[in-house]
Amino acid sequence: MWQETIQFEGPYNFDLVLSHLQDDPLNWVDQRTKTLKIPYYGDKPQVVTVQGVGTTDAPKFIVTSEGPAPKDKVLQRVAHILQWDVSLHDIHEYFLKTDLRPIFEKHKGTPLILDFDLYACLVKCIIHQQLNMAFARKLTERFVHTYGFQQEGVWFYPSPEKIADIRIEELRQMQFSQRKAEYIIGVSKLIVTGELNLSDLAELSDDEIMKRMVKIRGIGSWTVENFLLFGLGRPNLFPKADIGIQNALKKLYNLERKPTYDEMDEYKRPWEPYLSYASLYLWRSIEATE
DNA sequence: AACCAGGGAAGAT
DNA sequence: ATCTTCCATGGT
Repeated sequence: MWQETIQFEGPYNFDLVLSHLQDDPLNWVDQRTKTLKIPYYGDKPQVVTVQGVGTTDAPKFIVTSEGPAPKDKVLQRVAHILQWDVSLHDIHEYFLKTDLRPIFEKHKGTPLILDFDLYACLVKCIIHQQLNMAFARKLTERFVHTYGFQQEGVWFYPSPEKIADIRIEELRQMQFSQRKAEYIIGVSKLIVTGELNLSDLAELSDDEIMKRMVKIRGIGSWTVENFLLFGLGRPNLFPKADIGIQNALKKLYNLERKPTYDEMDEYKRPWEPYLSYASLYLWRSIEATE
């Protein structure tokens, strides 16, 4: 068992992080003690506990874990997942000079939170394709509860090996569509055979990853963009095809209809090279918590 | 009942 | 290359 204290420059609103993570029942969150338990997908699964003991302006965390994974490796991974390795201060200052100023002021200190695992991220993205959030979460929960496992009360997604072996009908019984069941099992099989290696892909550029992944059945540009954003934490993604982004822009600019791709290209230009954070805050701007 | 939802594949242009 | 059409499945 080891412990480490982490401190860095704010703003970083951990309460907002916890409250948002709480929306997904698969996450282990205790808002009262400001504690989050993160599944760490090493050679052996291991749980990492993160407790917030600071404030938004002076964020401070105690990280503890027990297991075979090297402490510095775990800390680096957790820091990346929770975006402790990004300066929200700089990003916030930047967006105060843009059209997104009101949204950034309202959600000040909101970091991007990455998915805890690349395969989990990809599966989740496929499940979420074209479904409303409520139902997509329900499907994801069924999937993880059925095929994943729990450790110290924390849910882990199953391995691709496990999913490569299940039958389409099993997923159909859980109300997955035929196509979606095929996609998820198919992608898992590609990973098992080594034709798709997510951690190797992580070494490549956004464009190169896009080029390779869209060739896979069930993975379109939206899914790759979300994988780059929430899986790899790449900084400059703007999923134009995303209905949430479109609705957020419609609301922000008081449009009668959803914006066209050309209009979206125009809007996003001043937000480079921080498009991922622009996307994140646009999504937040249309969430129910008003 | 009709339209929507944090799309994708396959076919048509 | 880019634009339709159809596909699925529950929510509102």
